[in-house]
Amino acid sequence: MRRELEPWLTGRTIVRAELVDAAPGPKYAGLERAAGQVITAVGRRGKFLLMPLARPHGAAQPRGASPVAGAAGEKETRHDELVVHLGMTGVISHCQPPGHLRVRLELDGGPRPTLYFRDTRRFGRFMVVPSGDYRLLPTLAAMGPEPLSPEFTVAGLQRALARSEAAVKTCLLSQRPVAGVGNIYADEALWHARIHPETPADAVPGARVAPLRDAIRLVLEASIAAQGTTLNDYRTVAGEAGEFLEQLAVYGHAGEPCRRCGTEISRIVVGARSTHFCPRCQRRRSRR
DNA sequence: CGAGTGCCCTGACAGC
DNA sequence: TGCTGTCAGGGCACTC
Repeated sequence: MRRELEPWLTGRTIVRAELVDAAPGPKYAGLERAAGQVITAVGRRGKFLLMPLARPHGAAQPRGASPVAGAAGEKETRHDELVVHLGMTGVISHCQPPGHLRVRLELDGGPRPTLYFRDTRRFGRFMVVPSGDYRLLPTLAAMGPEPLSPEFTVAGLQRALARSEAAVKTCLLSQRPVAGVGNIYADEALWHARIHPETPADAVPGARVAPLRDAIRLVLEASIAAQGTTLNDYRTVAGEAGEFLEQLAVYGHAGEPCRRCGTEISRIVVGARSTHFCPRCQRRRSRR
């Protein structure tokens, strides 16, 4: 999604930012500050889209956004950042959705002049915060390394797992060991790495950490290549369904044979999330 | 502080 | 037909 948004939004000025069919609140904090600002880049951390904003040169600063003193005592402009999380059902598009529209951004002249944020179940966020100030977003503030970056190391993953007594799957979903792993991809990665999802994180054998790191990368890379996983709602910016569903080995396949060993895939609940695994390939382990 | 639970919200679907 | 109940899961507030 970031890759689709980048060429569309980079350099565009937000002329108007409107909340539609949604009450102002923490999920839309600071949205009123977006108008008049330029989107200078489209970045991402885990599942959060991060778009740095800037006031056009020479533009008047609105009240409450005056320059603040920097660390060196010099005057320094405090930039804002647009933070978007799709939650479960969030969709960004350039065509008006049939319903559940929450945010409309009008952009300056050019193709595709309107960005629509649709979010049926209202779990998504669309907010403007001072750049890097993630006090309203504790998960983002404590986010682990990007899974496809060199910073995602076996040693680092091992340290993060060793700090938690929770189930390894719950630990992965916290976003602290690594960014961007959601419920579907946690199940898939643990199946590839042959780790039972309820294994206490600090009891994952050292020899299985490298396979887990590699499996997380494999699953996320493959899903990105397939434009994501569409169960019901997810759509790319162009409105296409993601194709990774077809490649899922365990998620949504309870009762079907494991494609590695033929054993029936189990479905259990871990940390209030539906969890799918092969009881033969992924043996339960306890803390030693 | 960390682990565990429940909440938010709506649509799809099963069961009666 | 229409009602009720359950499930789905992002993050986060709350309790212990």
